[in-house]
Amino acid sequence: MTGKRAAARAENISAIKNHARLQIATKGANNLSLREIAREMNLASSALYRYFESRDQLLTALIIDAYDQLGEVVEEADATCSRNDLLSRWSAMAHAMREWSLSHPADYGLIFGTPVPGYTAPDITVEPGRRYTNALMKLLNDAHRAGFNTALSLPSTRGIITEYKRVQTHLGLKIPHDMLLAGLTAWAALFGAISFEIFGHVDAIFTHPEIHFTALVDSLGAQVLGLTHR
Amino acid sequence: MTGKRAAARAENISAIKNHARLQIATKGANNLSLREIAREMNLASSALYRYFESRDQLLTALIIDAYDQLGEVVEEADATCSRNDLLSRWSAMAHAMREWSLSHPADYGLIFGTPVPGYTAPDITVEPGRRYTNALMKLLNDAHRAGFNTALSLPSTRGIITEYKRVQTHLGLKIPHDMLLAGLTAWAALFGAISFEIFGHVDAIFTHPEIHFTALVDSLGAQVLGLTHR
DNA sequence: GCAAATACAAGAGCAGTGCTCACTTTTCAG
DNA sequence: CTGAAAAGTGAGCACTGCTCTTGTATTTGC
Repeated sequence: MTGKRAAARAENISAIKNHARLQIATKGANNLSLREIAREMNLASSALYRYFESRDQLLTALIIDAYDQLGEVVEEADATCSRNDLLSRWSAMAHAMREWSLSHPADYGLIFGTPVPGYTAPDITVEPGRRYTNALMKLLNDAHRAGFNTALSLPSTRGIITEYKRVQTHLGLKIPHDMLLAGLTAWAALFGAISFEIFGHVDAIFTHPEIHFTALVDSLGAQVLGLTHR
Repeated sequence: MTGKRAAARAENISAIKNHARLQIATKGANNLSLREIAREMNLASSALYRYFESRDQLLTALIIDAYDQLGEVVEEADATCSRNDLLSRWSAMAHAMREWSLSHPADYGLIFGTPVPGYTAPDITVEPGRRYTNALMKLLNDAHRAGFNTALSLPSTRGIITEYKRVQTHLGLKIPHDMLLAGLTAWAALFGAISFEIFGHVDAIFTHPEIHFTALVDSLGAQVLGLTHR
C-alpha cells in the first residue's frame, strides 16, 4: 500500500495538531485559527480540509488526545506503586493528574472547561474519557476488597439507595454505598482543587499550591480508606 | 443632570447584556457576536461601541453581574437560617449555589470555566468575586467560634504551617489549620461536583444528581464540623 | 432661549475568520 | 506507462470585531 503518502499524511496531521495546541495554549480555544495554522505550515488554508473536516473536528481530535494522555499518565503513576499500598496509589494518581494538568493547561481546559452549548462531544470521545476514571474506580474496588471501610456513613434514605445502586452498576463497582460517596467526594474535590488552580481562582491565596494539594489528597485518601490520619 | 438620555442609556446597556446572555446560553461565549446583538436591536453594529468598548469589556460586565448574582443568592440562603444552625447554613448555601448554577449554566461557565489565556480578569471583578467566598468564610469562622472541631488532623510539617498561616491572614480567618483544610476540601468538592454536573461529565452516571449532591453536601458539612454523621 | 458642547447613531471600510468549489499537480497502483 | 485517487491551490461567500468619518439629536452654559 501507500508508503510515502501515508507517512506524509500522518506527519501532517500531527503537525497540524501541534500548531493547534500551541495556538490554544497561547490564545485560547476560541481564537484557534485554521488559516493561521495553514500560514505557519506554508499551506493554502483550504488544504487543511483534506485532513480535518472542520474546526470542530480538529478540536475533537485534540480532546481525544488529551483524554488519552491523561489516562496514560494516571495509569503509569498507578503502576509504579505496590498494589497493596492503596494510599500511595491514590496519592500518585492524584499528583500525576495535577502535574499533567499544570503542564497542559490548555488541554485540561479543553476537556474539563466550559463546553460549547451546541457542541455535544461525539461518541468517539467517551471511551478515552473513561480511561482515567477507570483507574480511579479500580482503586476503589481494590480498597474494598482489601477490607478497608470508609469512616463516614450516609443516611439510608430510599432515594439514595436506588440512585447509588444505579451508579454501582453503571460504573461496575461492587462497594458499599458509604464508600461510594467517599470516593465520589474525593473525585469531586480532586477536580475542584485542580480546576481552581488551573483556572486561576486561587492564585492570590496560595504561594505554594502543591503543599496544600498534598495535604488535601492525603486527607481525602485517609477518609476514603477509613484511616484516622497518621 | 441628564434625564431622557441617561434613562435610555441604562436601558440600552441592560438590553445589550440581555441579548448577550441569551447568545452565550445558546451558542457559547466564543460565538457571542456584537453584530448579531446590533441586528436584533435594530442598531448599527458600530453603535454598540458607545456602550461597551469591546467584546471583552461586555464579557467582563457579564462576569461581574454573574458574580454578584451568585453572591446575592448565597447570602440570601444563608440569611434564611438560624445563625446557630451551622449545618443548615452550609447546606442552604451549597444548594443555593448549585441551583443558581443549574439555572444559569452560561454564567457559571463564564466565571468558573476555561479562562481566555491572554485575558486576565480586570481588578473590578475581584471584589464581586469574593462575595460568595466571604459568605463561606464567615461560616467557617462562626463554626470555630461555636466550638466545633474538625475530625481530621493534618500533618504538621514545616511547609504547611507557613503556607496555611499565609492563607489565614489573606482570607482573614482565625481558625485551626485542620479546620482550614477541611473547609478548603469542602469548597473544592462543592465546585468539583457542580462543575461536573454543569459541564456534563456525570450525565450518564446519575439519574437524580440532586440526591447525590445532598448526600455529598451533608457529609462534607458533618466532616468540617467534626460530627459523626447522623 | 439660543448657541455650543456633548452624546448618539449610521455606514463604509479594514483585516480577519470558517468553509466551499472548481481547478491543477503529485503520487501510487495495476 | 497510464488512469484514478489524493493533495494542494486560489478565488470567493458570508461572517466577525473594530475604526473612522459624517450627520443628528439632546443636554448644558450663558
